[in-house]
Amino acid sequence: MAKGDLYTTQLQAGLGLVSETKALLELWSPGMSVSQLCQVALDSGRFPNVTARRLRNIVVECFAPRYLVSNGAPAQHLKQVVGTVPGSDLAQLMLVFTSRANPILSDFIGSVYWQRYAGGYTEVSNEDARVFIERAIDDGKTAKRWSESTVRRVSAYLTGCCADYGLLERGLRSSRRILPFRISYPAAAYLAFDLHFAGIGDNALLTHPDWQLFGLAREDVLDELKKLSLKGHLIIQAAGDVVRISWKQPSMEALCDALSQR
DNA sequence: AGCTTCTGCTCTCTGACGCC
DNA sequence: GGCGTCAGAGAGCAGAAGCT
Repeated sequence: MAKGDLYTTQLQAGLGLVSETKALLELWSPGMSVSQLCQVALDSGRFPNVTARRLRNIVVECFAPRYLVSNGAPAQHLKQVVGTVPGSDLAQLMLVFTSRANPILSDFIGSVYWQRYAGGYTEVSNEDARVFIERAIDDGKTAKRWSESTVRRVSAYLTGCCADYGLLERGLRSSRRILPFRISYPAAAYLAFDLHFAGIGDNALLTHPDWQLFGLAREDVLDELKKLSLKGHLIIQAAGDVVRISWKQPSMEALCDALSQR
């Protein structure tokens, strides 16, 4: 297994951090390094309730791995829409990037959350998460076996993170109610074009793992793409198993521009 | 019942550790 | 010796239990 696919405990440095991420997006500008962002954030006075050490922790361990990868492309795109796209839609985009940075989260959502959802359960518990982690450790998905306390804590972080992004009910709970969760128009558009510009072919795109975050199988993705075609972002031709798409936005920047127009 | 104390849980923060 | 990862300490919170 590639090293990058290993599960880490990085979520412990911060869960959804939705409001903090919004603030950092506003402070960040393209080309800014991680340490520069730390300094700017500290000087901004917008984080009065955290220590400098903690703030650096948030920036280095959470914000950077999620949004400053690929030369800061995620941050740049989110910054473009942060003022106009509603908060819950923005959270879905944050979920995408947080999951990419933390494979343990995407696997958990794909294999536990949506299974429970499909099975008609109403709650996901920390115990469910713990079982998932124990199995992952047995399967060698961590660099080494985690201590019992780490397993317990990361279990809670997984469900807590889901709560921050609107998949589960918020609040202090060892078992959280499943909330209705549907991919939003901006998130669907973003993900489709993001995968396209990453070089994924039209047919492979329909079954890309990223869609599993939203519980979407191939046919569901096709439906979402059809909705996007109604908005004029693309033209889709589906004949049997073969799909061909004409992408109408020339770049992610153009798409984000369109998304922020509304 | 209403109030207080206790208990357990979550999450933040920071020091330690090991690797390069 | 700098960096990334891990885990323990402790604050904060909410619900349970106990008391009057």
